[in-house]
Parts: sequence; structure tokens; C-alpha cells
Amino acid sequence: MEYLGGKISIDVNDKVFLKDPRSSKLGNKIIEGAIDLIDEIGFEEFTFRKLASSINSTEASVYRYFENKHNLLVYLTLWYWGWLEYRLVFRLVNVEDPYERLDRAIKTLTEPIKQDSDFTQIDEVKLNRIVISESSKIYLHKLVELDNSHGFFKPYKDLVQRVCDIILEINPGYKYPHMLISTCIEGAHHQRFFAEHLPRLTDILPDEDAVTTFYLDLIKKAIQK
Amino acid sequence: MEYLGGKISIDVNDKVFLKDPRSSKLGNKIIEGAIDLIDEIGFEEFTFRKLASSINSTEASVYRYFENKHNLLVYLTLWYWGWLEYRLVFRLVNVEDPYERLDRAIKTLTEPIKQDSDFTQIDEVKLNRIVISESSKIYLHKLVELDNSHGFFKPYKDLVQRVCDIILEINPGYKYPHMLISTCIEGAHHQRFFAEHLPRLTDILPDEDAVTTFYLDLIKKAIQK
DNA sequence: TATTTTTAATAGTAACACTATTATATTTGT
DNA sequence: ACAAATATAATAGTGTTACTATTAAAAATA
Repeated sequence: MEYLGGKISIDVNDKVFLKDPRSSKLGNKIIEGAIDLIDEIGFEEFTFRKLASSINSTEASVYRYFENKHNLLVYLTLWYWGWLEYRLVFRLVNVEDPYERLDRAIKTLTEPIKQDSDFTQIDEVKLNRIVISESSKIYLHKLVELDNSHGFFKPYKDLVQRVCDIILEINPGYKYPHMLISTCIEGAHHQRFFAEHLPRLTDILPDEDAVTTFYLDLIKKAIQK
Repeated sequence: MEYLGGKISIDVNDKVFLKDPRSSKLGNKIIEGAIDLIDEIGFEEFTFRKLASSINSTEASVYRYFENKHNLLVYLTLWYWGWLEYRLVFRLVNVEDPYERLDRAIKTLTEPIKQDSDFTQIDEVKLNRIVISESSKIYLHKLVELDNSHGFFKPYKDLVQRVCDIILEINPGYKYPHMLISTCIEGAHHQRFFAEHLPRLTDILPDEDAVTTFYLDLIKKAIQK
């Protein structure tokens, strides 16, 4: 899929970095290198020293861009939510029927990710694996309310709200649209993680994207009047 | 709730510890102290040095019981799943109607936790907060398959399977019982975390346990034929 | 009571998170 | 074009953490 051929970029909340990594060659290498390295060794094993060595730079230089590795992970996650909202908007534009809109929205949120040629510097497939395995660590910690006060969760809320609006168009009386959509987004991540690492915890069916089918069915039944 | 007045205990997979913490005074203090300290400062800030100092022991002594803090968190989580399965079995025994059984099972998995006087050494309310905030970190890491090979996820699978069996009794044709139940367990944790720390991400309604109501409704609609 | 055996404390090491300072490159003004 | 100002990155550290080898003390057994 390509809409604009590299002519746009996803803006990320500037409180998350010390210096914008998009503003220099080294900054871009930090983002690309971080995606490769976190995907490879996981967030716990990932350190700025290892990242610096993998891109032939130094630890102190990485610290000029990000206060710590937590904020770097927040950056990657915010970019991802921004990118996903951009994709969602494109897949819904000019589609009027709310049922068709909901179907497209759920698929956008739950289907496996393919490379997006509009953003050649970012490997969305690796980034999706990172979001699945690591992104919940950005809010499952004691400073979540501080991060929230900086607006780090706004892109996620915006994304959820867009789908809520469709649900409320279909059934204005449905009481739990936010719970339903965040359950669906987080749940789809969990199920894909389970399917890969703990298959006995899910229901794998060959030749079918069971995750998307399951959440499509779940949401449609949930919002029935 | 009290069934047996301290005459039973929850067995935890012995591969998770080096020396059984239930076998000595220091071991019990490690578990109690760990629950207090992780609940207070979070798992990232938690170290064996801080734990040792909080119970007037030494770092090296804690290491005689657990290889690392990851395995201590696994221990706490396994105890919790074991305890929850024990509670589930008691709440389902002698109840025949599968709809009533399902209702009780979902409530057991999603309702807020109260202190259990059968296990006076463990503060289940604090432990529940730890499971909500920290337990997903035990599988969201690169060594999850090793832990799985040691059987660390068996208590979780057993718990899920018990509820799956009820669902299949009600609707034998339902294709995704494992996804539905794990979505519900993990989702309820997420929603309670959101409700406390990121309320804008959920649907808070005063004077109602919206989390349990939501998942009861979701599951009943999902398995309808 | 002497001898094992169990248990816990001391004292380390390597790696990690993070920073103060210095050196180098780039930009800007004249 | 060249010097001054500014931006950028590297060097060399500090305190802390995760983890271990060794020694000391206590308890159990012969």
C-alpha cells in the first residue's frame, strides 16, 4: 500500500525526546537501529550501549536524543499509534455505511501488518512485533500518570475514539465502547503473541486468520441491540 | 470467605525456586516482603538488595531462594493462578446449571479481589494489584518458551480450560473458547489498570462494577448460537 | 560432644544507567 | 573567506544493579 510516496511523516509528541531523532542522520540511525535491536534481543536486554555499538556510535550520543530507554520505547509506540490512525483514516475515507466502516476499522486494528512503502525508514513489521511484545511495558509501570500528563497516550485514545464513534453510530445505546475497543486492540496483540509463543493458550486454526475473525465476531455480537 | 481455616496450601512448581520459600522463616518473610515491596515501588524499581534490607536480611540470602527477580515474580503469579483455580472450583462445586456455572466463573475471574482468610500469610489484595500491573511481564520476554517448557504456564492453562469446558457445554460448536477466556482474563486486568491510572481509556460508571458487567455481557453474547 | 549439613553473611565482579567535561564539526556573521 | 558562535559527538568517568565465590555461624545428626 502506498498513498503519498514518502511525502508525509508521522509527528510524535516532542516531550518524549530531548532532540528530534528525525532531525539528523544519527537520530534516524538510532530509530532504525533500536527497532532492529529491540526486535532481536527484547526490551529487557536492550541497552543504549549495545544500540550505540550496533550503529557505530557512542552511548552518550544516544543519551542526547532520549533521556532513557523507556522514552525511546514510548517514541516507537507513539509513532506506531500515529501511523495506525493514519492508515485507519485512509481505509475509512469515502466509506459511508457504518457496518462497512466498523468492519474495516477492526481489520485495520487486528490484521497482521505489512510493510508500508510510504515510510521507508521504518520497518513496520518489526515495529509491530515490538508493539505486541513490549508496548504494554510503557504503561505498566509506576510513572504512568506522569507520562499520561505529558500526553503520551493521546494517540492511543484518539485511535480508540475513532472506532468508538462508529460503534455509537450503529448502536447509540451501547454502554462500553471504550472497553470493547481497547479489549480488542490489546487482546489481538496478546493472541498473536500467544499464537507464536504459547500456542496452547489460543485456538489456532490452519488457513484462517483466527484472530481477526474472532474479534470481528466478538464486536459485532457485543454491540447488537 | 473461609473454607478450610489455614489447613491447606497452594503448591507452586518447584522449578521456579532454588529453595522452597515455604520451608523456612526467612523464605516466608521473602514472599511477604516481596509482595509489599513490589506493590509499593513496582517491579522495575524492585531489587533483591531493597527487599533484603526491608526484611533485615541480605541480598545473597534472597539469592539462595530465587535465581533472580523474574522467577520470584513467576512464583507470585503461579501462586495466584493456583489460588484462583482453587476459588473457582469451590464456587462451582455442586452447581449443575452451565449458565449459572459460567456466570460464577466469569465473576470469579473479573470481580475485585477480597482478602482470603484461608491463607493468612498472603495479602491477596496486594497480590492482585501486582498480578494486574506486573504479571504480563513474565511472558512478554524473550525466554518465554523456556519458562513454558518448565511448565510455568500450566496453572494458567488449567484455569482457562475449566472455563472453556463450561462454554463448550453451553455451545459445543463455539470455535474460539480459549481466545475468549484469555481475552476476558487479561482484558479485565487491563480495564482495572486503566480505570485506576488512565480512566479516559475506559467507560467508568458510578455505582456499578462496569468491568464485570461488561465481560459478562460480552461472553454471553459471543457464545450465543 | 564431635561431625556433618544447612543456612546466612561478607566481600567481591562485570555490566548498566546516566553525566560532566572535552573535542570536533557545522553554521553564521562580517 | 575567515573567525566566532553554535551544534554535535566522544572520552572518561560515577554510583548502582545483578549476580557469585567464599567464609562464618547455626542446626541437626551420629
